[in-house]
Amino acid sequence: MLKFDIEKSAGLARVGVIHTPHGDIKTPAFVGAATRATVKALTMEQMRELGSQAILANTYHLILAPGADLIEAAGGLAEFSSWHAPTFTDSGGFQIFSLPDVKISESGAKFKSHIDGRKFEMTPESSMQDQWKIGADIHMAFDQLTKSDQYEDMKQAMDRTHAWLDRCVAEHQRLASMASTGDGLGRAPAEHPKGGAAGEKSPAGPVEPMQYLFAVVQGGNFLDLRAESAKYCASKAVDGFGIGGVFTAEGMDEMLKTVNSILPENKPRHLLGMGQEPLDLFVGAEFGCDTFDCVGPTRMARNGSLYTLDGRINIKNAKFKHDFTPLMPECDCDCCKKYNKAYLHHLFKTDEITAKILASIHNEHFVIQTVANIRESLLNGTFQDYKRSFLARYY
RNA sequence: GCUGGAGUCGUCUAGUGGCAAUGACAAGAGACUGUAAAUCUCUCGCGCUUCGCGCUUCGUAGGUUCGAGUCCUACCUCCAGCA
Repeated sequence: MLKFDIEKSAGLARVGVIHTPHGDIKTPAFVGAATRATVKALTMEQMRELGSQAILANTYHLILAPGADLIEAAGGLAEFSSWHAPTFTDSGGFQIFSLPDVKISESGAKFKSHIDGRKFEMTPESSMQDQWKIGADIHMAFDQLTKSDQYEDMKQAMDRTHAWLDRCVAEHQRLASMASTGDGLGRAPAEHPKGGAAGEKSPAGPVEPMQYLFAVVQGGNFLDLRAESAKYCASKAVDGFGIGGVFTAEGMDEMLKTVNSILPENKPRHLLGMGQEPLDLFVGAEFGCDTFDCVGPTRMARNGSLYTLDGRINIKNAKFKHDFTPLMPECDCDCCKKYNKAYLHHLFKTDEITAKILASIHNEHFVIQTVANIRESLLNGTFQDYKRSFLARYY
């Protein structure tokens, strides 16, 4: 069982520590989206420097390239990517559901690679197997999403997700027992790195040969479905929960209240894909989510949309051409400490790679630090004040 | 000086009788939430009451034509070849 200690809680919000085989995650925490085993435009070293505790990679992308077998041969995601710290993988459900030619049936999903048209089938079992090969600390159950906002469609996707969850749990347990005897997938005990601070190669040693499974709660914006899904997931032998299918912050607070009041307190909860808007992070943490991941901060960084305490700015705008002040004076990331807006503007206008690198450093630092600040404010009881002042200034 | 070719939005470019006129770049702005995203969208002659209307445009000045960036004449500029 994944160890999760709660240091303090207030209402649904809590401050805790997730103990993974690759180290601890102090929660609430923002997890960097490293879809293809890299956070776009950033090195793992830069991710460490800007305070990232964990990354989340994607099973769909990794089975297309370089392949789960190759990552297994490399010693797992952490070794392969040189991220010697906690890792998550998403199941691939989200990507597959968004492909144009996907056939979903009870058994799984058939789809073609968007890269070369190769045909694939992903099932709950194959997703579990691939995730074990990739070897992240925390795996997501293979779930089905729907873009529809119709109740019946949502219920159907939820029911299928639940049916798949049973198969994910069974396959996960089978793989776990094989791994514990040393003849299965995943890292054998002796080569499984332990603990270790981020940035240093972890000392080898006997550790629990374990990878952990999170169930994914579905149900869209229908509170009764969310409640049903939360109850179903809570009843399963899983180590934590992903909360999926959230596309806007609107109504998220009510949904999270419903879901997180039902989910067991002693297991971590990951809010899948949310965190582009600072509001998401405050609401998520306030209503009981422990970890977040989102592609928004780095994607927007690459497109020139940068966070400041006064809201997002588009650094490509002409008004920054002669602006020699730092992007965000209060920020202590490398981008803000060493460079000014006119320079960033110039790098973007001339399409230099460094533009995307510096912008990604800043945006990723901004969300990671915001969540870290939320953690601090929860610990010292100033969360509501912090939330109020932050949001008033930002929006 | 002669002969041939060329002058179109900031730049390059399409256009050979019905065009405010193609495409690219540049410029201006917007979007982005479990990443097919180093992406995508919009504006880009001027002015309005902007699903439309008016005005002014394709080196300059004339001409032919219902209608000219497109045809004709002259001139200006540039390029190539010949003197």
